[in-house]
Amino acid sequence: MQLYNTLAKKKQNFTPLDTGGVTLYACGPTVYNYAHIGNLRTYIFEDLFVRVLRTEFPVRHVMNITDVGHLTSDADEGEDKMELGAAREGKSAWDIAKFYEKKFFEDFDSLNCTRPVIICRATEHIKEMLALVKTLEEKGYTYRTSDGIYYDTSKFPAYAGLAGAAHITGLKSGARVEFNDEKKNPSDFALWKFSPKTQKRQMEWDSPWGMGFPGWHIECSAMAMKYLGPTIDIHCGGVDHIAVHHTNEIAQSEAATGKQYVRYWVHGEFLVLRAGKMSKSAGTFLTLDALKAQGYSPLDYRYLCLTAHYRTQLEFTFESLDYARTSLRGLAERVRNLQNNAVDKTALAMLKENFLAALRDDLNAPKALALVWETLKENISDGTKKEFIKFADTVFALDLFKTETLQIPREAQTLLDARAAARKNKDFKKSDELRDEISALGFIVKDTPQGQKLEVK
RNA sequence: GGUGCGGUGGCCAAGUGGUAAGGCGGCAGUCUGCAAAACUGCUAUUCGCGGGUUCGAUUCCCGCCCGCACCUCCA
Repeated sequence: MQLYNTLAKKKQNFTPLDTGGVTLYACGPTVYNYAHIGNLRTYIFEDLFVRVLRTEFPVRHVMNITDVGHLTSDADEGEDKMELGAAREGKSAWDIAKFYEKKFFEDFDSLNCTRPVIICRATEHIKEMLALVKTLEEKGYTYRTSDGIYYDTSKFPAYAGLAGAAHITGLKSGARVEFNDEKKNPSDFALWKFSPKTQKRQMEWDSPWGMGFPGWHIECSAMAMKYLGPTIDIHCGGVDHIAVHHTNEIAQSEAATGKQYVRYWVHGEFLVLRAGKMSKSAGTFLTLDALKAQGYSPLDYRYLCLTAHYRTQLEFTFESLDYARTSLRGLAERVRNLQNNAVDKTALAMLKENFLAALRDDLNAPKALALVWETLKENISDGTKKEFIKFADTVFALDLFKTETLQIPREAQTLLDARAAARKNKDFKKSDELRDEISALGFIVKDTPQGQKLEVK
C-alpha cells in the first residue's frame, strides 16, 4: 500500500514492521462537548483506512479518549476543557466526560465506523503518564516552573522533523501568542501541570512533583506505547495536530525510548464551511444530530466524505449533502435491482483488484467509488456486479445491501389499495388524487412491474 | 509576518508528460394512462492567469492573482 507520510512529505510504500500485523493509533475525541461533523470526517477517513488495511493485514487499532488535561491553549495557559465544560453545564467533570463519550460513540457507530480494538481513557492511565514523565526527568529533558513540569525542546535536536524547521523558526518571529515567561523556548510544553493553590480541581492526582494533572500530549504517548510498543506503524489524526500535538508526542516518546516513535504519520484534512473552518470556539459547527434533524441519514454524510480524497479540504454545504443523499439512494436502488445470476470469477477478481489498487494508492476513495458506478454500466452479469459491490461495501460500509423493511401505516395501505383499484378501473383522476394523499403522508409511490412500491420521501 | 495545501464543466470531485474518471444537475429517448423510479444516449477541444522546458503540459519549472488551513483550543 502507498501512503502519504507527513514525516517524509511524500507517498511511500507501506509495510508493517512486524509481519504479524499493523499497529495503528488514532487520536480520539476530547469529550467536553459534542463532536461536530468536521471531527467525524476524520473518524470516517480512519475507519476507511483501517478497513482497507484489513484487506491485507490484521490491524491493532487503538484510540484514546481525552477526558482530562486538554487546556484551552497550547501555550499551556487557560483552563482545562473538562473543568470548563463542567462549570458550563453544572455537572461534575467526570459526568461531562462520560456523557460526551457516550454521545460520541453513538455518532461513531451510526456512521458505521468500526470500534477500535482498544479504546483507552486518559484518566485511567495516569500511572503510565507519570512513569513517562519520570523517565524524561531522569534523562534530563525536563525542568520545573511555578506551574508545572515542562519539556525542554532544545534538548531534542530532531524536534522540527514533522512540522519542518522553517515552521518552528517562524514560531518566534510572527507569534501572536504571549508565551509563558518561565518557558525556556516558545515550543516547550507542559508534561504535568500543578493544581492551582487556591482551588481544588475535580480531576487531580498526586505525583512526585505535587498534586496536578497531565499535559495533553503526554497521554497519547503513554497510551500508544503501552498498547502498541515503542515503535508504532501508523499514527493518524487531523492536520491541525501536525505542528504541535504530534510534534510533541514525537519529542516525548523518542527522548524517552531512544527509538523511532511512529513510522508513518497520516493526517486527514479539514471539512470547511463556506465561511471558513468548522470551529467549536467560533460557534460555527454542525453536529450529526443537526443533520439527522433535517432528515439526512448518517450514511449520507459518510458517502459525502467518501467522494473527496482525505488529504483535500472538503467544503460542506447542504447542497452537497443533498447530492450525496441522492447518489447513495440511487446506488442502493441500482444494487437492489441486480439479479442473482451467474458470477464470472475472472471478471470479479479483476474488479476487486482494480478497486483495491485505487484504495491502496493512498486511499483514493473517490476513484474507488467511481469504479463501483462504472461497474454498474459494464457488460457483465448482474451476479458478478452484485458480488463485487458486496465486497466494495465491506470497505465503504454504506449499507448498500441493507433491506429496510418499511413500516407502512394502515392509512397509507388503505390509500394504496384504493389506488390500485382505481388504476385497474382506469380511473386515473382518482388514482392521481390518491397518489397526492399518499404523498402528503410522506411516501412516494412507484409503479413497478411487480405492482405499487412505497418509499419514504 | 512565517509555514503548508489548493484553484479541473452549472455544482461536487478524481486524474495524468501524449491529449480530461465518477456522481449530482440538465437535455433527449425507452418504459408509463400520466408521473416517479429504472434503463439508453448526449452534456469540458479544455483543466486560475502569464511566461519557460518539451515533439507534445492540465500534468514539470518560474512569476502573478485568488481561496483555504496551520503558527491561539479545535479533526
